[in-house]
Amino acid sequence: MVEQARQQATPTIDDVAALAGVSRAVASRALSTEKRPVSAEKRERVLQAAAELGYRVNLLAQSLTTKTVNLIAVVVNHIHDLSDLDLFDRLLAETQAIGKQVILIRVGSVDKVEEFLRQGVAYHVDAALVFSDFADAETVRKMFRSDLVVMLNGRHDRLSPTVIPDEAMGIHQAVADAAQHGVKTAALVTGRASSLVEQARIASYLSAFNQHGIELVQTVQGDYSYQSGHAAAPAVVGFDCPDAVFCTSDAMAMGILDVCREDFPGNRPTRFRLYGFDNLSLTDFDAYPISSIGYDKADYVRQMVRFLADPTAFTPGQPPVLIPTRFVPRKTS
Amino acid sequence: MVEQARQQATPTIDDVAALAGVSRAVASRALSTEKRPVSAEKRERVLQAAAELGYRVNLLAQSLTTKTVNLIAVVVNHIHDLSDLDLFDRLLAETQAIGKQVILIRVGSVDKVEEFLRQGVAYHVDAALVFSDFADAETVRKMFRSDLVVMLNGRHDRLSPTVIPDEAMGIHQAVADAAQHGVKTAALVTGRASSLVEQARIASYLSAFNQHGIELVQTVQGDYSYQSGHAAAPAVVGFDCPDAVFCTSDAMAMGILDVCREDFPGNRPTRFRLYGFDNLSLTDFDAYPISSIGYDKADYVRQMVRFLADPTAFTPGQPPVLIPTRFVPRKTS
DNA sequence: CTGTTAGCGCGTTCAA
DNA sequence: TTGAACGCGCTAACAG
Repeated sequence: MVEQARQQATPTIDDVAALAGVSRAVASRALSTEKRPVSAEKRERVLQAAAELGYRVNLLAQSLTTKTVNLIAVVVNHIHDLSDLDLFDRLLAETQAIGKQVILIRVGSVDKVEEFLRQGVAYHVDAALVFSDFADAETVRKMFRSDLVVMLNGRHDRLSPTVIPDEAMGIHQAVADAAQHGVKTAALVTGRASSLVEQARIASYLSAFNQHGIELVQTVQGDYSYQSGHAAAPAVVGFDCPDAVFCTSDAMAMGILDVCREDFPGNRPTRFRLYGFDNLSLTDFDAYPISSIGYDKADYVRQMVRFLADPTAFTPGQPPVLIPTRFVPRKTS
Repeated sequence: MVEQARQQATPTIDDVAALAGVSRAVASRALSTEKRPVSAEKRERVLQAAAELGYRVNLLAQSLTTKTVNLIAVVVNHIHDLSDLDLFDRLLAETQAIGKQVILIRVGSVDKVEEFLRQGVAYHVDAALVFSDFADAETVRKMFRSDLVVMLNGRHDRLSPTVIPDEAMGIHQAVADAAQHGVKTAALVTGRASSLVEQARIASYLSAFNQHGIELVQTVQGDYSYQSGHAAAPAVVGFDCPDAVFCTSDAMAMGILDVCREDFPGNRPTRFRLYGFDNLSLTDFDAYPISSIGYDKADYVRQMVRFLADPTAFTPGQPPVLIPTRFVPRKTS
């Protein structure tokens, strides 16, 4: 009766060992993926017993002794930006390819970070990937009890590795393209200025404008969204239309394009040239042939996953890994 | 020295108890969110000690005894469909709101399911939400050692709860709209027919066509993507253009719209009317004002999370929870 | 190569 | 209200 009850519940390694007629340790070794000394005959018996019982190792219990859970925390603000689609699917695939699973943590707001910290609503994961700009490296290390936090939000310190797109490259290429086409004046449509990444992006545009003798005649702040681009359009290209409009996201450029579609007959610019940022796959859609700035997402993901796969790949103080960006001309420029 | 070493490592509840000068049991109770008998004075000391040490409970170790990890597995094929964006962010937020975190598992292919099953690359989670159509209810229950698997792919059985959009409703509304506008002939652009959800969707269209005396003159199979809509367009509206084209995804409708944009001057249909499915937020963009069929995503998510929050909400054999869908007219119809 | 034993960090008896 | 002791499922270390 008691035995029956045990069978009903999820079988443990003890059950397997008992059925195979060996000790628990032998069963453990036989079941291990690594090569451990077990006689071929007993290994066979154990595997047989495990299959019979439908045994599945309890990774949580296992992690208690091995000190590694094969769990990666991915911290994001949210995932409703169009650019997220191109990224997270790859990230998931690559992470799983090295035998780890992803806990996706949505932070949403600064308050949420502090709440998570306070309540300890965070697992002791092996590593964390931080996209959200609401947390700095030290906070995240504390939050997850892990020294391996890859910062993708610009808020890294010398103790944490980071991978960042070298946006200056692509931005300079884009601005050079504009200059080559005779652009003299430009407007800039930005995202939230509180983000370090965004600040650096803006600085790159300013530097490039300066270098090519382009005058920045207007700056409008949006929030990366289509709607904010839509809303900004009248102010940007209304009264005194600049030769070119640069947006720090493709979605904002899409909003502007939709408001000014009559300025792009056959998708060719007349009044002004339009440049986006992100190189969304959406810009391959006929309706939004927006010249953009992009980088190899696969490479980006591969670099950060490399840190997860091999923690020794990072040594404190190491400079950021840079991913080259490039200008991708389409019809709007 | 040994003590120092312990301090350096992540502190355990034993360290807290020692510092507070109480037993581990008392520390455990004082730290518990639930009301447990502890003298006010000792509780204070424990909390103080915990703060001092920066103690954070190890949720994984905790789960070993409590048998609940507050971890939910979300199983998907992949996340690069546009419709995913509208869904997963909500799902994350709602799941976290009930104090649980999400492990996002990307299956990618049928082979992958079997590999996961074989290798046991899955934690003993509290529950699973299955969107991927590569797995059935029993497989998933086995995979996660959990009886609580909410099936969203149509492959549920009487032991697992399910929430499904009542697509027939919206489809009939859309077809009725077409009939009202004098549509006599229609083409249908579908997704992968191997999906149960898709099969039901197609059946609903056929039934609605029949009911309204609309003749189905052509069926083309796509894969839900923009590209497949783009590719299908010539065949669908080329030689013998039907009065209306119904697509089982908005993305495919977008592809067709882009090929046939000259047929929609001012976004108004001339040669044929166009209907999508999903009610993507993208259809609010000016360039893609596609009449669609949608449902309240917030409600959808709320219903499935309800099963997670309260496992007793489901009793075996209970019928699926239905989410009403409705026709959302835009300019293309 | 094998079996015994001692933890991993925690919650929960149960007797005091 | 307290604390000692036990067990959760597993692996590592050790002795055989």
